[in-house]
Amino acid sequence: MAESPFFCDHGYFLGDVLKTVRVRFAPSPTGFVHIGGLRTALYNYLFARKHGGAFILRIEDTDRERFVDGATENLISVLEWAGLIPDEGPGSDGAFAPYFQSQRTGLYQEYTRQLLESGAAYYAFDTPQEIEAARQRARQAGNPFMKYNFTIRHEMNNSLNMTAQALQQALDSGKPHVIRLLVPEGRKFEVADEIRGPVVFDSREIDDQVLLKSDGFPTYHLANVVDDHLMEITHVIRGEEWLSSVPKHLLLYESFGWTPPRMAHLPLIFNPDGSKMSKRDIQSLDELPDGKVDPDVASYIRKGYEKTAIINYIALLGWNPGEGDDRQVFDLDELVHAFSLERVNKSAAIFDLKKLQWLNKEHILRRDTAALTAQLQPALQVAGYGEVADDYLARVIALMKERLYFTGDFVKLAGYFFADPLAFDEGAARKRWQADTNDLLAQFAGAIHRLESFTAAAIEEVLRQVAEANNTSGGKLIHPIRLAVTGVSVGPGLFELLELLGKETVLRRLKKSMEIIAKMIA
RNA sequence: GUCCCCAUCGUCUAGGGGUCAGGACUCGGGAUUUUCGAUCCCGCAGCAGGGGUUCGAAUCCCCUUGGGGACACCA
Repeated sequence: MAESPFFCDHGYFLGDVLKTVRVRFAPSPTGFVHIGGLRTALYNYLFARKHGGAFILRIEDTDRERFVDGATENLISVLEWAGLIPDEGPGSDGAFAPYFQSQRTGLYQEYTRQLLESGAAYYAFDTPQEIEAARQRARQAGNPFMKYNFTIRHEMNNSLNMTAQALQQALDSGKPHVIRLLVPEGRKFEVADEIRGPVVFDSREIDDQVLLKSDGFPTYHLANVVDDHLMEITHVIRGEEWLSSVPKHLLLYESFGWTPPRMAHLPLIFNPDGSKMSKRDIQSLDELPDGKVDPDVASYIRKGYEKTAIINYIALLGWNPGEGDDRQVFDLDELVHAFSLERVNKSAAIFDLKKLQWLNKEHILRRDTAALTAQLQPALQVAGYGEVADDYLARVIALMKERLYFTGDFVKLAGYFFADPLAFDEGAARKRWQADTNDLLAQFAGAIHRLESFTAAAIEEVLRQVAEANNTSGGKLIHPIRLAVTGVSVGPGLFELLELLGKETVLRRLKKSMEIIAKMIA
């Protein structure tokens, strides 16, 4: 096993060499960013920041058939939204550019040539039909998963079975072909995974992976190894779905004579029903099947989740600060400080929307009121409440903040701060507005009318006095007043609410409501 | 099927030989005689099973079971 690296503020020591940490997020641009992908990006980012290293975005767009227009732009905008700004990536220049694999094909071909020359790889001319036929034969022989490896490569149409002359001829005639990795029999490959510890693979379990496709583009396996080496990536942090292809990558590093980077394979994130989070689950619009959860980060952005809440939540899905640290709520900076790969869990996690929503609320609570004011001001305009003074809005927000699960709920929940209520909660009206209500409201209105300083404390005092004078409880007044003034039965503390609304508004609304109550009682 | 990974409350997890197995979300209850999806307090609920090792296992080892991943000219 490789010796454990020692980290310092500026990188880490491998042996006695100080290296700058360089990690990459390397998604294929499919047009949407998966929750799991965002977490992978986040862990890479946190690791880079923690160790003073570089966070690199590399676009793995070597599959021309899956090319999606605008996908890269979308990807970058999601990362920016989340605050995970790459230090290098599309648009950067310098020694490591370009960051689109589709623009690096020459490189892969050049390195493939090296493998060909050393005998680590070979040409294969099998047509898809021929491979399918071989697969059929294997199936009939009772082997449902054929491997193109030592078991059959000598029966196939490849350069291992051709004379030099025949090979040259085939190449000259432009016969379509791929380049395959020659996987030796009976080798063991071991990776010291940062999260899982040592994992050993037998080479007989892997196949002669295609490295270069017939269209001249590389496969993931080749491109990822070449680029990670050329870009001087020190730590490959990616999803567990890649763990089983590690031996192929290890063999490639070995064949090139390169030192492989350290590797960390992250646990997967699942639906509540234990299945893999899939884009297919949401394709039939809106309605999510039971037990499924939306994997598309863009959906959460659209629904108005706080970016810090999402980051916080997915960070906790597979990682925790441990060591008696019970914190649940983190912002990005706090995560950077607390994060370490050693504390990433091995087992898969289930995505729990309820906890995300709770965190969303916690993050709204922690947000700066001025920033929220700026954000919500336009929403009020859209909702038709017109111009609202910033300082008034800020006071409303301060009052409403702690009962907001989504900023998007604000207008719906706080409309009565900006316009007189037009409707009144019927159930609450039946319960709270009774025969003696108007009499109490009238007394209360009269009392606050005379109030010089309309403060919460003064209002409360007045209300208690009225209650006492009528030999009744505060609730007998509080509930009807809240309903009369706001139209609803829930909200912040009544006295603060009334103070903020102002005497004039409160009196106006009370008067109007008393008319309604009179009709209702009659 | 083969290889690989994983396994503590419903969920996220702490704990890595001796703990009343801790916290968070959810849920339930209570308090706040002012509501609430707010706040505070309380509670329900867990070491998958079986073998070892040991004076002693949630903790170490093995097996079983269960879950997951990979097995493409996709990443």
